[in-house]
Amino acid sequence: MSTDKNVINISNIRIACKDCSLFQLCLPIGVGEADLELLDRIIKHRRPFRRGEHLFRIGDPFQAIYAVRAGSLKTYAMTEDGHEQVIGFHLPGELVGLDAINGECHPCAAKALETTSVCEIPFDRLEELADHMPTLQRQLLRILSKEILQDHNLLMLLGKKSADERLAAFLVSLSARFKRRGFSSREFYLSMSRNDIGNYLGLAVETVSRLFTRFQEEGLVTVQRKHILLRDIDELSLRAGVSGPMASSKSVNGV
Amino acid sequence: MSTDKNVINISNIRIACKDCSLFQLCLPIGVGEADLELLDRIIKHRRPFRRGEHLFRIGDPFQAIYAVRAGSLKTYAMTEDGHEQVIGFHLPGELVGLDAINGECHPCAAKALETTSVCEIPFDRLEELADHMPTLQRQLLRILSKEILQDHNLLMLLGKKSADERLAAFLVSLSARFKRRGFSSREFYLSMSRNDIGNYLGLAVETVSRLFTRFQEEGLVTVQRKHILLRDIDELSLRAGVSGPMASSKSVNGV
DNA sequence: CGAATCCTTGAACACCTTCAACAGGGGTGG
DNA sequence: CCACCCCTGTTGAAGGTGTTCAAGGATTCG
Repeated sequence: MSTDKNVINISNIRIACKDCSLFQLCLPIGVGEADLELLDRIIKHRRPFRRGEHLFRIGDPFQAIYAVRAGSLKTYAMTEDGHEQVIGFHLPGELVGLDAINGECHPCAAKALETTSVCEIPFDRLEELADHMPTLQRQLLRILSKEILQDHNLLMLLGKKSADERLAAFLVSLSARFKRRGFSSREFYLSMSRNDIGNYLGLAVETVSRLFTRFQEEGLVTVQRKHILLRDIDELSLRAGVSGPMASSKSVNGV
Repeated sequence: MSTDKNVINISNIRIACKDCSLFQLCLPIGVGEADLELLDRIIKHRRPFRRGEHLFRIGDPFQAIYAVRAGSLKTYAMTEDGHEQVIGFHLPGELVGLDAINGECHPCAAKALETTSVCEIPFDRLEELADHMPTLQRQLLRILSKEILQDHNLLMLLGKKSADERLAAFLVSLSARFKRRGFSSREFYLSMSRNDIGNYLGLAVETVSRLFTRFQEEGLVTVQRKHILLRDIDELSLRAGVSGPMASSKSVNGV
């Protein structure tokens, strides 16, 4: 009932990068079709991962980065005492594995949250390609830089914001990302568990649950298990930013 | 008493990268001297920044990345409500401004914590250079990747750790970084204020202060204002990792 | 020396966590 | 198809950790 190769072969259908609806999200190098052609040639399409399967685990040798094509996944690291720390959630068009470029092994694991298909981009091939393609080179740097920027935003979230603000920011962020991908920004499914959300936001599961309930009571959202409807995105955005007792004067060293 | 050009010109002395004690820390491209020579040619040495001066501010146009040569600085962003969020502290041999590569402007500011001299590396020149130097290209990617990795570690710290663990981790991290640079790993000066530390670690100033006191009472450190002596690095490392009530079972979804 | 800033210490409070119990799916096997 | 179980998610009450508010000391610099 679950032999690997036979069940779903649809995924092996070759989809060229230039035909991919996400091509401007993952590695939008110069508009040149020739470049895309070359890039396309090194990309491997693998069968979809089922919920719970790993793309790679912590310590796996680093060989490729991955672009999510459909579905979603989470990346997580381990604390010294063996507990998970969710680093991020990845939607279609986003790259995974960038934190491994520096080393030999993956410092974090990537696990499918639902049935998920990805493009595998062997990194040595990508580097070779980039050697002769300055635009790709520069694009890569920009992508990594963007990742750093996103991490900094998350740092601000974890460092300063209250529980409400964190969940609001999380929902607003997801909303914006879905929108960019052509999905609804008001209505979507959370593929991750409450546990994962809490872990990611630095909150207890119970807190997340209570917040969802409260947000619903306040008319901000409608939650039905994993189904989310944002009823007041503006108010959510507001909450994600200001308010709360944490918004005090810290390190205001002035000009 | 503070005209710019006249007071300290020592800093304008040309120090070639190959003679710099930090060259293996900041951009250690292939061992080739020729490469270093080329790199060296595009680097600008500017007069040292005094405590409180900015290398760049939020929103400044992005033109260069910087390598700290001596001294130290902090980078910080602004939350929506106008408060500072310290992103990181930067010691000699570390690069600053990498999160701006993706955009036109600096998303965070960099401010000297003490008298600090840096190498300014114009980014367009660096990219041009990299176009014809694959090793430099790859090195850049690795450096950015490493930055991402460090941010992920910080995320784990802010997401999961108690106040004790945070401060312990902070001290141990500083210790290791000083060691790499040839300074003492047991004894050093904190160039940043308690305020900055608290801000960085997501704690109130008062908490940081209390923790320093407690660590001292427990014989882990000796603190005298900004002067730090680590008396028991092993125990500190231990605290940085495990212990505390936060070390509970979260998101243990198993294999 | 005085002002300003940074650091420290104390006490009360608030937020979130922890512990505990229960409800609601979703799957399996009878 | 229903019963059962397991897991995820929810809700309640108590407790703790860190914050906030407040005041006093230390240090720096004009």
